[in-house]
Amino acid sequence: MTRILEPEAGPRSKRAAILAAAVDCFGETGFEATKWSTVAERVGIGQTALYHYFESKTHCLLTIMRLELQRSHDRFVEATESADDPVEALRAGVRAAYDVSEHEVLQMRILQNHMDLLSGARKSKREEAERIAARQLVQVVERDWTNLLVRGMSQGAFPLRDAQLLGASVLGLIVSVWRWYRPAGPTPLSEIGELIEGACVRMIAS
Amino acid sequence: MTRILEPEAGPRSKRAAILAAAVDCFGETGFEATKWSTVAERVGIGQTALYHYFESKTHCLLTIMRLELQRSHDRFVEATESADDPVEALRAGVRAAYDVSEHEVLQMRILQNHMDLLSGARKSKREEAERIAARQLVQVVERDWTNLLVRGMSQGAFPLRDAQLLGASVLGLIVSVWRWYRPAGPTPLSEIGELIEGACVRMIAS
DNA sequence: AACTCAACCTGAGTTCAGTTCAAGTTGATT
DNA sequence: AATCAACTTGAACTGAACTCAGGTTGAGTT
Repeated sequence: MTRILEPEAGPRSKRAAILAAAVDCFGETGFEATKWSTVAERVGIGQTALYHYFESKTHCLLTIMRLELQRSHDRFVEATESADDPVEALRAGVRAAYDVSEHEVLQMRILQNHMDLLSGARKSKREEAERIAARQLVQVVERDWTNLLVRGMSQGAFPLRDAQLLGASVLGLIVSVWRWYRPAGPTPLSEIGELIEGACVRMIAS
Repeated sequence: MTRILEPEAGPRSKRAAILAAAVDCFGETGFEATKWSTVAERVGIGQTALYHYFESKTHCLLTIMRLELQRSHDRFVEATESADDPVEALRAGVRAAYDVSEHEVLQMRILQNHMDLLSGARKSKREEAERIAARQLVQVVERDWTNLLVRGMSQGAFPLRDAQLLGASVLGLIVSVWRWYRPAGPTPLSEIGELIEGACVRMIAS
């Protein structure tokens, strides 16, 4: 449960720039399809310089995933802590999930497209550390939703059901959007968010 | 919309065996993590023999995905055509989605974990053909659900909502299970199916 | 039985993205 | 100006996907 502390950025550090460029590349072209060297180019450094900041291409990916999971969790907590009516908390949680920048959309896409990486062990130390941290954050986020449901059920606002299973389902419903949503697409994110919000409320509170 | 015709299997053909072995490997170890040569070993042929049947490792993956999409569609049609009450049709569609063998669970997992492959064009001909076919089948499956909802709405069994968006959401909810479900896990698939079935009905019919 | 042809298979070699290494350069700190 | 950690690099290495040129198998034909 120990939060990985980010390497404190020296003033010359390109770490943040690499992460940003990698999110753009991985999110638009796909992780496998983008060459690691392309990321280097976009940042304006040689390929080998990447290895000063990340042990491997995968290590960078896992870092992006972990950061996005942390962000999702933080946003959820921030959005739901003030509401004490369970239905309002539920609505707030869903709205928070879709209150994101375009860059964050890419991060969610990357996260969802590579969840399977979190199941199998990694060979190198730092990769494995990121994987474990990310896997724990997945559980934290799942618990966020389960707890919300448990509270609502015990208060009588939601009918009693398997909160764990239902929590995983709502979460699955919410994040499934990132597989197909494109900012350039026909449906604005706000509209999607509203439909999903309603769907979640009916699914849980009725 | 032209259904790819499977290469008619000569009596010596190992194509089916390769597909079966690949599903096991890709489903359990993950596509990236399994070596193409391991699949060959498991079938009992040399690595190069694989290229007699598939143009590339990715071509094999795309084929598995297309076959699974076709199967999902067929099962949906078979399960829903007889029911004329919209709610019953909806329930039947969901139940059909979870009425699967362990091997089919792996195929669903592979399909879900590599949906992103269907967005970007492929370099080689046969890969691209499989990709296009798979992408069309995705749309067919989405239309299956949209049509079910449209029928229910026009009959007054479901409240009027954006059927396309809601269809994509139900589908997203249903398939999200394959990301985390493991046959060895604590929850039997039947229980999951029942919970999701109820959730879908509430989401759509109330 | 020998012949044919397509289907099927193989060992040796090529490619290419990811990665390692040994040797730099830079610039803030003392 | 000397130091030292942070940072960068070109050249070489690795390993898994893939290609190639040729070899084997066996059902059907003569």
